[in-house]
This record gives sequence, C-alpha cells and structure tokens, in this order.
Amino acid sequence: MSLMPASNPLDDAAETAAAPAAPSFSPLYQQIKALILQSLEAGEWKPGEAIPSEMDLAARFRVSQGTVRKAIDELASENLLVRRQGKGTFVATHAEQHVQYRFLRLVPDAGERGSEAPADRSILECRRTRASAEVARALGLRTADPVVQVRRVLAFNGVPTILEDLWLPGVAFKGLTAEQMADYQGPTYAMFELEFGVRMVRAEERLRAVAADDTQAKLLKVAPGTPLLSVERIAFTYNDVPMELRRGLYLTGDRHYRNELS
Amino acid sequence: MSLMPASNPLDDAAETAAAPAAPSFSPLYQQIKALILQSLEAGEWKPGEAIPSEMDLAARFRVSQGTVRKAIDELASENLLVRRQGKGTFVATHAEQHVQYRFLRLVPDAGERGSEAPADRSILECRRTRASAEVARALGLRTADPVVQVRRVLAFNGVPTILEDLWLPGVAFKGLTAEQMADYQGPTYAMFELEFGVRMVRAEERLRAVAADDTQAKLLKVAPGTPLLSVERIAFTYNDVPMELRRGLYLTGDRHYRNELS
DNA sequence: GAGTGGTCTAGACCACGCG
DNA sequence: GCGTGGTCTAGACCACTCA
Repeated sequence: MSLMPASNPLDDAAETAAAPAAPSFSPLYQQIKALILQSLEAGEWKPGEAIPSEMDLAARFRVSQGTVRKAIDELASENLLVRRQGKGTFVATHAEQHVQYRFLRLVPDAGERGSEAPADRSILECRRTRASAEVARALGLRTADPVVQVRRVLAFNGVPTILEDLWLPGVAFKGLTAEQMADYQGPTYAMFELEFGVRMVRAEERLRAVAADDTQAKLLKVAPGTPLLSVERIAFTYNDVPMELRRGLYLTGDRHYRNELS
Repeated sequence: MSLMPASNPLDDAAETAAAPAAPSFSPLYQQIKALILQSLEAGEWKPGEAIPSEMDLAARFRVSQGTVRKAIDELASENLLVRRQGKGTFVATHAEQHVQYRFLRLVPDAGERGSEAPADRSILECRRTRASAEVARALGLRTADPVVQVRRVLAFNGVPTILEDLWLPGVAFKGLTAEQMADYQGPTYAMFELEFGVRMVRAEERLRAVAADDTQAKLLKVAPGTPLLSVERIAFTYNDVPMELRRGLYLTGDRHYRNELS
C-alpha cells in the first residue's frame, strides 16, 4: 500500500539537510509521522489537548492502527506527544507537565526532590535590540535583525544561583515585556507557548567552566573569579528551527548539573 | 498466553527498588526482555557477537516474533544491543563501536570531527587501596573494601586537557596494572570488557565548575585557580550495579561538554 | 537465493480512566 | 460499560547482506 509517491516533499523535511544519498524508501509510518507533525506544527491540536484516537487517525490516513501507533511511538519518544493509557494521546506542553523545568538540569546536591520552591526571577533587562553576528548565526538570522534580549537572575530560597541572558527572534517575540517574563508562574517556556505560540521541542547545550567577571560576580553576589558553570543553549521548535539562544551562568556550590549517559 | 507466573522474580530486577505498589502485571515482552538480559549478563553471547535471530528466539521462548521484536527494540534503545538490517542483532560493545568514546562528551569548539587524533594517556598512578566512605557509597561497597585507584592525564595534540581519577571495585578488577591502562589502544571501557568482562552500560554524571588547586594546576599545566569543569561519573553494568567512580577535571578553553536535551 | 531485520495488516484481547 | 491506549498473534511482504 502506498499513501503517497515514494519521494514526497515531506521526506525532505525529515532529512539532515546535506545528505547526498536519497532515502529512496520511506516507511509508511514515517509518512504518517510527518503528517501528524504537520498538524502539530499547524496548531491543529493545541498543547495539552488530546489528539484523535489511534483508530480515528488510522481511518483518516487509511492505514492500520498499528501503523499509526508506530508513528505516535516515535513522536512520544521525542517528547512531542504524551500517551496516557485509558485517556488518550496528548500534545506535550511545558506547562502542567509534572516534570516542570524540563530543560533545567541544575539540581540540589542533597534532597533532589521536586519539593523545592520554584526559583524567584528578577528581570534585570528586557529590550529590543539587533542581533550580533554571533547571535544571528545561532538563531539563523542575519546580523542586525531585530532580537529581544533578556537578562535575569534566578534565586533559590533567596540565594542568587543563575544569571541568564536570553536572545529571541524579534519577529516571533514581538511585544515581549519584562512584566510578562516576571509575572508568569511556571516555566518560561510555558509562557512562550501560551503568549507567542512558540513551542520548544529540543535543545543543544555547550557547557564550560569560566571565572565570574566583575559584573557577573556582583549580580550573583560572589567574589570575582568564582568558577561558574557556563551553559550555552540553543532551543529549537519543530523542524529544527532555532528560536532561542540562552547563556546561563550557574553557581555550583551546593548544586550540580545532572546528566544521564547511555 | 502466559510464559510464567504473573509475579516472577525477574520483575523485581526491573523495578526501581523502593516501589511500594506491586506491578501486578508484566507484559510478555518485558519478561522476554528480562530473559534476554539474563543471557547477556551471563555472557551467553559475547560483546560484538550476534545473538540468535528473532525467529530463533521466538521459538526458544514460545512467543511470536513480534513479541521478541518488541523486547529487542527496548534493549536496542538502551544501547545494549545493536540491530543491523540483513545481518542480525549484535551485543553492543565499547570497542569497534564506530562512535568511540561513547561516554566522553568533551568535544572541540570547532571542527567537532571524529577525525581528531585519539588522546595520549599518561598514567600517573595505579594502585590498590581501600575505599573511603564516599567511594564506598558510590560503588555500593563497604568502607575499607579493596579498590583500585587510577590517576591519569589525557592530552589532545600534546595539550593536557583532562585530569581523571578512577576508582574501581578491587574484586572485579583484580590485577589491573598501569601498563594495561596505558597500552590498550581504544576506549578504556573496551579494555574493561576484554580483560575483566565488565561492561559499562549506563552512567550518571554530576557537573560542577571548580577552581584548579595547586596539584591539579601543575598536572594540567595551567595557573592555580583556573576554572575547571568537574565531571563526577558513576558507571553501571547490568542491573544498575555501579562498577566505576570517576572524577574528571576538564579544561574547557577550546573545548566544551556537549549535551542534547529533549 | 537464503537468511536477517523491517514494515504492514487485521483481529483479538487486556488494563486503565471515567462517567 | 465504553473508549482509550497497550499487548499479542500470525502471516505476508519488503529491504538489506552475503555467499
């Protein structure tokens, strides 16, 4: 059975750009996956909502339930969808996702409980500006394109712990204010979903150890030269489109960045 | 169909220790997965070897090929097995695995190619000693149990970049010598597989930024106080048994620790 | 061409959540 | 009790590898 011609435009999106050898074969479930992805991207189902049942989707795409299932399996393993037995399959969201702060890996050395109070955010800066060459490259923009820059400090139990700079594409985040950044309860990425329809799906981080300069030291209330964990992040929406550059400086005195390897 | 009683001893191994609520239901493919895991653990198939075909395993376990397939799917996604279409399913190994240094996330800022020359290892120390309280806890041993301690420096293109201390359970690594650590070409974990039959399957890391003390600075040929990325790793064999504690200090001047979030 | 993993189907039944 | 996801089966066919 063939839902669409062997080489269809959807295939291209799934590839890693400069692949010279054509795939020449695309399993049906991959095509279904691409179709579901399109609907997600187009906002046919909103974050937190249920998508149609496997049976419904199978009927809609004229394939068997097992094929839809395999497509959803992959989307779920990429954290784009969440399955809940007996209830349905839901569009993943940074809000209400009981693992809040999905991308924040900094945890207390002891305890590790999610019971910890959420961080206090103080927004030091939130202004429209123009992309430097470096920022432009990271965000796939051109130098001097409009961007929104945010600087903030996160404090846990009153202790300043993270100094963060964010750069966001000006077009997508038109109208972002310091108040929005400060007032929203819950993950910043949840606010981005709600207010700007931008859903971060994946991120790449580069970690380094650096010494605090005078400005950074003052903001984090530590001595200049204190070692800080520098975390540079590029966050992507669908189709690997970069939508945020973030540079965090983490104080790792009584916290650490947790990672799992396999 | 039921291959074995609903609550069998294998189930316990798969659980996260202190779970109060019994699972009360274990899918057949999970039971098959546990059986395959047992065979892997027992060394029925050696690293790099092929395991029996899906059809063979299905016959052996008296289940359908699809059920075996699902069990293997999970083991493959945990990097315990590697599937190769047309050839078979193979036991994963740290050797010959064309992504060498599977657990090392430190990459050059530019280039990033695997084309880089492998690191020179100089072994500064390799001795039998007794576990401190901290080491014992990490390795699931008792204080003063025998351990092997190794200290080494890894240099890329002649530049010392990583200072590492390793602690290994003395019983499993009886007879490990500095020569073995130095001479083996390829990943250290591959040598552990070959020489000691110990296969690292998973690891947890804790990252911090620290300042180099005098000893560390001397060994890495940098100024005291230079910020270093501290990477504490516990590596596990099958069944989440810890088999290595490692503390690395990474120089991140022109390299970074790469991580993917999703 | 034989053997392996990979895909797809159709149908049955099970576990879970909720009204 | 119904609808959802989750499991299991049996059989057909496809893509890849290697002799």
